[in-house]
Parts: sequence; structure tokens; C-alpha cells
Amino acid sequence: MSETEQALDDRKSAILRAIVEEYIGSAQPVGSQTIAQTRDLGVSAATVRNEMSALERDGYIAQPHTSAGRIPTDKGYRFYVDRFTGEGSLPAPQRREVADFFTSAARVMDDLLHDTSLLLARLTSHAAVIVGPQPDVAVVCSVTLVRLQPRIILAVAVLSNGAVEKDHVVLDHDVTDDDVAQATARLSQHLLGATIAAIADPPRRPGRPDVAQQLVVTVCEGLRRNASIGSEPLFVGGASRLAAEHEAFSNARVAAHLLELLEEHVVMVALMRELLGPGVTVRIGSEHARDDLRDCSVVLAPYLIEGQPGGTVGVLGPTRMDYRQAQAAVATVSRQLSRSLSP
Amino acid sequence: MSETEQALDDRKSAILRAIVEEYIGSAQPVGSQTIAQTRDLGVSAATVRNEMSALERDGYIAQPHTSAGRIPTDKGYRFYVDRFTGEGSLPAPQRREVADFFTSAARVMDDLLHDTSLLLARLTSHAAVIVGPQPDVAVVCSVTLVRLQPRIILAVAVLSNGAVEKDHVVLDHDVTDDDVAQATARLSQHLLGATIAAIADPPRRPGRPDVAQQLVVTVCEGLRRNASIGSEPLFVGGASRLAAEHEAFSNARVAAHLLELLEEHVVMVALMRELLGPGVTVRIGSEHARDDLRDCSVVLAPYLIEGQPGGTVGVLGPTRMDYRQAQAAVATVSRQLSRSLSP
DNA sequence: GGCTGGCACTCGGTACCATTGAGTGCCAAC
DNA sequence: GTTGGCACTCAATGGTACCGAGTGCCAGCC
Repeated sequence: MSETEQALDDRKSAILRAIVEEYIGSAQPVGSQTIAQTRDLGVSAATVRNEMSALERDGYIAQPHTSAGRIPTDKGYRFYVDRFTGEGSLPAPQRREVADFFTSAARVMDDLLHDTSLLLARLTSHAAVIVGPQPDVAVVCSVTLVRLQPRIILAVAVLSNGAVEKDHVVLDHDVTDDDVAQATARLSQHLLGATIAAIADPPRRPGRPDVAQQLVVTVCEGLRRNASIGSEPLFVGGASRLAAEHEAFSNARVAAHLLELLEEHVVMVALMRELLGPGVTVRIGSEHARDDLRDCSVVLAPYLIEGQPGGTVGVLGPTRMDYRQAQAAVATVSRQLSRSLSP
Repeated sequence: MSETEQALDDRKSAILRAIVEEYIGSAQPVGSQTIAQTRDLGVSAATVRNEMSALERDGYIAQPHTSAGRIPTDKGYRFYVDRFTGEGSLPAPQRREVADFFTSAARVMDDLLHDTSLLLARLTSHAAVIVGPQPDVAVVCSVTLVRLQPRIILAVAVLSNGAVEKDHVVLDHDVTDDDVAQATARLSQHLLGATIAAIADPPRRPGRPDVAQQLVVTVCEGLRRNASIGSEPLFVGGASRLAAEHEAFSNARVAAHLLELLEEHVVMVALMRELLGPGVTVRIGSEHARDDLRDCSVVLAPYLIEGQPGGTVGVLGPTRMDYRQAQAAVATVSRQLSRSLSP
């Protein structure tokens, strides 16, 4: 067993590569003849068969049934990704599309990330996911209280990374413009420069609490609550591709379930954070910790804001995805997005 | 022909009702025996067959094939909805769920509408859609400029309905805090009380334009642009239900296509606006103008903000949906949402 | 030793029956 | 007008035969 587990020799890996690429293209199990004929390996189908038999023994490929061709296993895809897809770059028209997008893209963070997720979905034909920056590392730049109605106040905090946090306060008695102005001033003094996650309780004031003070306390609580629940925002683009790809999943239910998962932003954000590595990360089928994801692969990469870690862009599709293309698209988009966010 | 097109007599409509309700429950074509046995009509299966034959001739029901039972046509569903589902109310546990939701719901408009769409999806087991209020009827309550970086300004406008409009401005030279303060003052004077859609050009100032003035002009342009593009926000909840329901659609592609449609917010908003009527509106299958929607039905209703038209809540599902339940859920949610938005 | 052509074997897919049974339409009788 | 009876239809089911892509193995060749 020991020598068979060594790195594959050139011919074996060429055959594995051929199987993966054919299968990605055709979605049909790949036979020895197809490979012997379409690839220029200089060997006969019989030889290919022998090699395939070895590849199967070592777990790189599998047969759906005895009289069928082979399909890659997750281990096979892994080898393919590690060995063959590293340096790929996007074809020119797509690279052009990305460049055009970022020159004319929206400037407001939310819109930009949302539109970028649509771009990535379009590029890869898979569902795309973008995690926005953590609000809690950003610093409060401005706090404004607006009185929408006598008893309803909207607090708006602008963060240094361009995000905006809101909180709605309903009071049990009317407040005056004066109260609001005073509360705004105190809040500004208290919050400017602080991170949202680390909002301290406002300083006690001597005497009995006045209306403004009550407002200050309520807003601080509200913002802190938002920060703890909300965490990073998530943008999902092209989720419908998952439904269109349902044949690629073992079961139509799996696709439906993945769609559900994409709607659970908190779970997705945690998932993406867990997977994230320094460059482009690929996680394939059974490599996932969650059973949910056994039938699909994720390709993701971080992006930067002002040179600081910003968030994650990624793609979610069936294990039978074009990894080279997906990796190139994710790499390009994350790079360009970083550039676009670091003027 | 003329007398057959009159309103259905009591027995015919009772049979049609039975067919619709059985079919909604079982998803199987309904036979004459089923109806004669389960419903207490006091007639034999043979009589039911005669009536069904008439109902089919008049287009209320159809046979998938000769030896099968009947399924309702869109016309049949329409009759059912017009005649039988008007007054339905939600079962107590669901009514309770709605009440609980609104007592503890988020207070910020965006979050509230988003969560409400999830609630409605959960109640109906279909995809839910909520159109937010038009920003252009609301009035600017507050404008703040925040300098994120020497050359990057974020403009935040709070509207009277609680919505927040943002605009990101990148300047070609640095500005001082003073410039920003001055621009903020001028903007406030210019914009407060105006609607976003009707932002006039800022007044010319004597002398050559200074930095602040340039900023004012840019922000006005940006906000106006946002208002014209953005229109009403859309919140989609439970889109994955469409994938889970794919068997209910004639073709798995149809479900995928509907998911795509839900991602095109502009189209959906226009669609919802077009369909909206005063109370609960039901649009069934082929009644839709779009071919897209031939296989599905929409149930929707308006909601109010402060007694003024606010937006729309709705549900999108297969034509074979439980209309009574959907109508009750939509009616209840729109009523409670209106109440929640009109303190 | 490794490669190759040949060959028997496997087994999913397809086509082609026959059978079954739910459901209909029609008719004669009540 | 209603009903039970009956012949008829046709999707669904299951069994059988066949086809062919693809394999595994082996003897022969380089």
C-alpha cells in the first residue's frame, strides 16, 4: 500500500486531469476510450484502463456502476486543484468585464458589495457570496439623532469604513428638539472614535437623569445590541443558479437546502470566516465540516479595505465545478475589489 | 352556451370547491368517488361525474389524461378564491405567532421589513416579498456629511419615514473639516423638508465656487441619482421554498426562473405595483401578464405607514397553493405591519 | 517489464410487451 | 334528476429481451 500512496506519476496525474476536465465539461462518467482518443497521451485505451484501475484503488476516481466510466472523487478534485489550477487567469473578455464593472461601480459600500456579488455570480455561473467588513473594528465617525416623530428617534452612526448603523428608539414620552440636540452632543463626545462593539456605558451625570441622558443610554444600548447581533453583513448574488444546477447535486432537495443555508446569514458568515485562508481557498465536498455541504464546493478569498482585512468573496457550486475558472474569477474579483476599496 | 356560462349552481360550486380543496391537499387529480365519499353532498359518484363533466366543459377543471381525475384550471381557482376564501382568518397559533413577532420585532425599517418577509414565508411556506416605502414621497429630516478620509465624504440623509439614503463622494482634492461643516450647513438649509426625488439644484452663490459649494452640488446630484435609480427597496424571504416546491411547477426550470425573477428587484417592484389593489389581491397563473408567472400565483396586499400608503406585502407560490391560508396570512401580516408602523 | 489488441463479462438504459386499476362516459332503470 | 352497472381508456407498474459503453483480464508483442 505504501508505494501506491506516493505522489502520482506523470501519466497518472495526466489521466486524472483528463478525467476531471472531461467530467467538468460533459457531466458524464469518462471512459478510457474518450481519454485515449481526445488527449494526446500516446497510449492505448487499455493502458489508460490499467492506470484508471490504480487511480480508483487509490481513491482519486470512482465508478458509479460497473459498466460505466469514472468520475472524480473529492480526493481527485483536490489533487486536480492543488496541482493544475494554481496560476489560471481569466479570459480577456471576462477580465475586461471586471475592470469595466469596477470603474463604474457604486461607491456606497452596501451597494458596491451587492453589485459585486452579482458580478461574481455572472462570471462563474454559480451562487456568489460576499461578507462585508466587520462593523466592530471600525470606529464611529459621526452620530446623529433625528426626531422622526415626537416620541420616535432614529440614531444614525457612520463608521470609519463607510458602514452606517441605525437604531430606532421609541420613547414613552415626548422630547423636544433641545433634548435631542443635547443628547446628540453628549453621544458624540462619548462615542466618536470608539468601536461599535466596545461602546461603554455613558458617564453618569450628577443629579437626577434628564430626558437627554435617558436618550443617550437607550441609544448606546441599542447600538451595542445591533453590533452584537448583526455582525458582518452578507450579500448573496445569483442564488438562483443553485436551482438551475440542481441536476449536478445528488438530490433536488440538496439544492433547496443550500438555498435555505444562503438565507441564514449568520451561519454563512461564520462558515466563511472559518474557511478563510490567506489566498484563494478551495474547499471540496466532503472536506466540509457540515454535512450540508458534502455535495458542493466553495472557492473563496479575502479582500482588503485600506490595506486592512475587509471581508470575504466567494462562490458556492456543485463539486463538479470549473475550479480553474472559479479560482481565477474569485482571485480577480477580490483583487479588484480590494483596489477599489483602497483609493 | 349562454346558460352554462351563468354562475354555477350550488351543487356545482360545492363540487368545484371540493375538487380544489382536495387537490390543494393531495396534489393528486381528484376523482368522483373521492368527492362522493369524503364530502357530504348526498349524491352518488355518478352524479358527481355528470357535474364534473359540465364543469370541465365550462373550463373550471381539466383532466391531465382520460383515465385520471380532475384538477382545477386557473379559472377554477379563480372561482374558488372569489367565492370561498374571502373571510378566512388564520388559525389561533399562527395568529399568535404574528402577534408575538410584532411585539418584539426590530424597530429599524429595513430590519423590520426583512424580518417580516421571513415571517410571512414561514406562515405560508411560500416565498414572501415585501416592497418598502417609496423614498421619494418621504421628506428629508436630516443631512450629515462625514469625512471618512481627506478626499472621501459620506453623505447620509435621514428621511421622515425612517429610511436612510447614503451617497459616497470622492473628491479630487482634500477638504478641511471646516469645508465639510459649511457644506453640511448649506445642505441642511437647502434640503430639509424637501423630498428626495425633488431635490432642486442648490442656489448659486455669488463669487467663484468654493470647496463647500462644490461639495453641496455633488451631494445633491448623488442623492438625486440614487433616488431615481433606487426606487423602492425589496425584501425577499424564503425564496428557497420555491426550490423545495419545484414539483408543483410544470418544470424544474420554472422554479429556477422564478428565483431569478426574485433577484431582479426592479422588475419585482414594478410587478407588485402593477398588481396592487385596495385589499388582498390574488393573481392566478395565466391571469398574469408575464409568461414567467403562468405557473404561479401571487397574493398581495398594501400596508400603511402612518396611515399613508407604505408598500406591499405578498406571497409567491405555485397555482396549487392554499389560497385561503395565504390570503389570511397576507391580510393579517399587512394589517399588523401597518399597525406596527403607525404608533 | 510495460504496452497493446482481443475478448468475455457487466449492467444501466431503452424498448416492448402484458397486467392492473383508478377513473371516466354512457345507458338503462328507478 | 339520480343511480348502479358496465365497457372503455390509459398511466403506471413490472417483467423480459436487447443493446452497447465500458470494464477487467489475458496472451502476445516490443
